[in-house]
Amino acid sequence: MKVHKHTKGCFRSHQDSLPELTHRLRKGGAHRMTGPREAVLDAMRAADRPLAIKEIHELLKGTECDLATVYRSMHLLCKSGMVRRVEFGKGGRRFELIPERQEGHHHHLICTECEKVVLLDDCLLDQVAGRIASATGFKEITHQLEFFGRCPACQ
Amino acid sequence: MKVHKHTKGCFRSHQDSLPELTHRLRKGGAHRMTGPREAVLDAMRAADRPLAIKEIHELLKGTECDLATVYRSMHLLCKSGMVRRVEFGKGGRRFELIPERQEGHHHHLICTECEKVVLLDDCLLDQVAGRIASATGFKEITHQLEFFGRCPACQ
DNA sequence: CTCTTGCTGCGAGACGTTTGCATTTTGCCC
DNA sequence: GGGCAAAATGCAAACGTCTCGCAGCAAGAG
Repeated sequence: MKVHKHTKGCFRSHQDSLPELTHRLRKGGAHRMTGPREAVLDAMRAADRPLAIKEIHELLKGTECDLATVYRSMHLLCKSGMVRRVEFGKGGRRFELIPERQEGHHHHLICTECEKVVLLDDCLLDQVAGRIASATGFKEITHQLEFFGRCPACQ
Repeated sequence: MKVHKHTKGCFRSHQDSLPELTHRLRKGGAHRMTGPREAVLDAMRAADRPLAIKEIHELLKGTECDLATVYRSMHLLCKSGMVRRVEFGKGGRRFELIPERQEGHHHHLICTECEKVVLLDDCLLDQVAGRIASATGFKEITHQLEFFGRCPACQ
């Protein structure tokens, strides 16, 4: 079982530049790179874990970006495939940036006390999904998986 | 990959009787079996899939059970280990009855169009959880996993 | 049957999220 | 560089979901 010990380095590694991000955004339709959207993307790039909408809004307090705009930006970024929505149980919905040309995805292990997040390496379930597809006739199978537990510091 | 083709039969198989359920409820503390709680349990026993709070409340329209009471009942039943909360993505939170002396748990495959639910057989991830525990030092590891896709009828 | 304790209904209200609308901004074309 | 149409923003109002306080009611122990 391989896990990432240095969470920060891992999340910060996808340093897509602003022009790159703008390009990705435009690909999806007539969308513009605006001040608020850039600020939202910056916040996510700087973060070392998936962020909640409220957290992003607070990080943007300096720029006075409206909460509704953060919601609208996240919807757009999700639809454009630049951001992934993660269900964090008690911690609610979080969002994380998807690096350009990332293949596969990972899951998280979340402390039920302090919400510390540990990244788990690439998903082990894609083959399972294939088998489910042939057994049930379902298509386009995706999944949502997170682990929860008590981290060493909280035990 | 083994799946349950006949969802109804599967969910209905845990016909714990009312006295049994009452006993399970009492075990957890000074809790009483009341009309509304019985109605909630009946609704879940009759259902062929996990239900949302709102659905349960609507099923109970005849008995005029208050929405707040449904919420309170579900909290209690979860805390007593009689009910499991399942995150259904877009479909929100759902709840399903846990049969007496059930070992292990299962996951669901949910159609993203019509919300049809297929039960998947017992969880394959418990060993994975053990490996995560020793790799990270986390304890009491649980997980939340659901699959989504397009069912044959919706393709 | 009575009494205690827990439960319910009701209303208020706390969050999280979405929407309509008037105004501002962006990116494009000239 | 300036002007234009389309898109994005801020603000406020409205939702949906879920929680809480409180007064009255009911379950179940003695």
